[in-house]
Amino acid sequence: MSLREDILEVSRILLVKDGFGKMSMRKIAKRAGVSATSIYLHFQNKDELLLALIESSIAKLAAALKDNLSDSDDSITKLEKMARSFVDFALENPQEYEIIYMVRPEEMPKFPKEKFQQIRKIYQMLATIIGEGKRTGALEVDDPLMSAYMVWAQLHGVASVIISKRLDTRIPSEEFVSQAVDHIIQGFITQKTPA
Amino acid sequence: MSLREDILEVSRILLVKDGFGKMSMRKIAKRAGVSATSIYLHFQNKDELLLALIESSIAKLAAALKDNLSDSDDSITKLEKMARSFVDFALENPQEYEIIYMVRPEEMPKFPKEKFQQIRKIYQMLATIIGEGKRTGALEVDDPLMSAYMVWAQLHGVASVIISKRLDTRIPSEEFVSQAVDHIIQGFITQKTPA
Amino acid sequence: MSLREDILEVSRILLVKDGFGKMSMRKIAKRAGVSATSIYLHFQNKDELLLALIESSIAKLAAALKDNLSDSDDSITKLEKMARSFVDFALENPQEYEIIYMVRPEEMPKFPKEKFQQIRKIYQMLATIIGEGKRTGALEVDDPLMSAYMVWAQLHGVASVIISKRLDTRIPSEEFVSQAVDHIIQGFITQKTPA
Amino acid sequence: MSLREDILEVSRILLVKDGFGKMSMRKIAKRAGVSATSIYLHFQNKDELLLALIESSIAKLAAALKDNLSDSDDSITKLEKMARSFVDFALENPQEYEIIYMVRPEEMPKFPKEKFQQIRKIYQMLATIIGEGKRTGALEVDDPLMSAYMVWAQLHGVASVIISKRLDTRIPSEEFVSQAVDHIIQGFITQKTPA
DNA sequence: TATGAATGAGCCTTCATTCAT
DNA sequence: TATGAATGAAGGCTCATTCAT
Repeated sequence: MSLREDILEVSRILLVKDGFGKMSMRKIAKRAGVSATSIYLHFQNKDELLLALIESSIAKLAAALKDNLSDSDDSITKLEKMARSFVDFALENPQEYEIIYMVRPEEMPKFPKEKFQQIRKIYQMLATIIGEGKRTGALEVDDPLMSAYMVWAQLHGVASVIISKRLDTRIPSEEFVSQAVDHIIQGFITQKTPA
Repeated sequence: MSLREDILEVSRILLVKDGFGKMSMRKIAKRAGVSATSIYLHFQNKDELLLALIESSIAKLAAALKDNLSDSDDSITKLEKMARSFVDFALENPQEYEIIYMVRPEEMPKFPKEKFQQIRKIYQMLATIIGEGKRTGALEVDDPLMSAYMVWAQLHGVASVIISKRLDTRIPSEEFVSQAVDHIIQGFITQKTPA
Repeated sequence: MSLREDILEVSRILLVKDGFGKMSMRKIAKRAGVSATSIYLHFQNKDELLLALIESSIAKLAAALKDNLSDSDDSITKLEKMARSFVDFALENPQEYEIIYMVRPEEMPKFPKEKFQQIRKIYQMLATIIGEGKRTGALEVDDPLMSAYMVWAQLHGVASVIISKRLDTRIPSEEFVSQAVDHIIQGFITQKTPA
Repeated sequence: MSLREDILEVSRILLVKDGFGKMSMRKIAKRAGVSATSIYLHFQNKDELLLALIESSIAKLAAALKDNLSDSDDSITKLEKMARSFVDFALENPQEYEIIYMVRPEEMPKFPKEKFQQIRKIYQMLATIIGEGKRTGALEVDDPLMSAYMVWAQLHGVASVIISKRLDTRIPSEEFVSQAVDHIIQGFITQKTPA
């Protein structure tokens, strides 16, 4: 594996462990077993390193979501799969997930907005699926884009609460996730009138 | 207005702006128009200052939630009011909200856990209300505590997304909040079987 | 007891515990249970406080030495008593002793030399006694002043080694002191020619 | 000459001048003509710098003592040489000597005791020589270890008094040292019975 | 591609001291 | 006689970054 990858990997860990402000080039270098100077051969400066980190995390998340989709699925299945994939990704890759959502746009004005907002493509995917469901009548929504954001916001809340260890210890997190995801999706499914 | 309050206010702003690691005593002092030393006349050290910040934010949130409750309300109304109050508080006091929920526990390991988790009382309030609704049959839930956390997690997602400015600019946030809160609560209300 | 005395007492302890450089007015104030400002009502500044400390320690040592002397004693007895008193004082009042000898003249050029060197009177006392012994033939010395300094230097070495805990733990310090003091004094007593 | 050596040299001077507590990294840096940060490239922190200082001083003293010894000398000569070397070292290298003996153990509690007490080997050397003299009958001592410490304590007193400039200005220090060292050693030499 | 040496800026904190009360 | 509030200076130390090699 290239040194560049090593640095990114170590940075990921330290960013999540120490937080944005305290992640230090020196510590990264030490952990990666190289001199601090060497990092600058691969990244212009700390901001660039962070940017690379965020980009790679976003790419990984996008890939995970796409991988679990199958064109043959109907809209509801697609939506369920995507919701589940999203939360699963968050819980299985908490570092990447935090990197994406922990750092807020206005915190780092140096970052090119267009790169940072690449994440929006994900919500578009969601909106597209919901739009499909609306057309076929499977989903009962008004504005697909708004619904997409609603789904995402609620999923994000569920994932965040677990990742940041704010869930009561008496609650089994797996059960919590299952119920919550079901609940979120169900709200958009057309109520079948009982015969 | 006392210097102590001034310092707290400035700190609140800087904590949210710069994050935990980069909020500096010197910057706080400069903004408050006093010497850095003076801060130490009111707070033992940086950690104590932060603790005071968090405690006051939690107290403010708890007060806001309680204020909007009326004993005469039925369970559903109580739940709706509380949900709405929660999101409103977050949007009207984004700094306080961020201090409570966006400063990650790992970033401040020295904090006495019991104080930090005082926030859990809020979820208990929620659980109590939901428990009431379950007893009267108004709400269809299994475990009130888990449901309380589900409600909260989703509300938190909605609030977070707006506060951190991740909502698509094409979506009007008020409408978004209304729909989302309704949607979240509705999921727990007993489905009336059509006659 | 007056506050002035309280402050001096606390200072003595802290001076010896923390060393000259780290003894702080604030710590003194806190330990004495007064505000830091109050110290300045009794002492102009830190240097003055230190000076008072040294003066009182010197006075205490001088008193201890004089107390144990009796005019009726012969020179040798006087010398022995004084030597013994000196070491005993050092071991029983290590704080005062350290205060006197730990702080070297050139370390604190602000101190009025004449006050600081008041301690020299003690060596004069010693020299006088030795001079007496020389006159009566009891002591075999060349220059009483030099001998006085020799006696004192060696006693000081013995005391210092014990106070600074540099004596090997296998050596019982009482026995060590006894033998050393004897040895030092004996060297000045006229050798009796065997008949 | 390496920067490391420069720093050590400057530190030695400042340690002796200002004492442990007031010797500051910044002052050292300024005197050495480098930035304060640079010191940390050569020493982990202030304690490590001090440790290096002490270790080098002890090594220098040990070397000086060994250098002046010759295996062919008899016990008394060895003892005399060693005593003389000890005082000479102290007077010729007052900084190193002070670093070893005037920085009190309590002032630096973090130091690994085993390193700090390496100095004890020196007293062992002394004890070994005295033990030899006891076996051959040249020296009249009871416990060689205790005698070694007595010799050392007294030599230390003599050296200390001169280094800390407490000797009366009327006394020529060379003569003082000569007489004192003679006196100290003589006390241990077997008294020859006059014919 | 890699690094050791170097640095200015900044960090949190403690200090001795002053001033108004 | 006593104090709380305030401060400039200094403390040890870490940081991101540069430069010569």
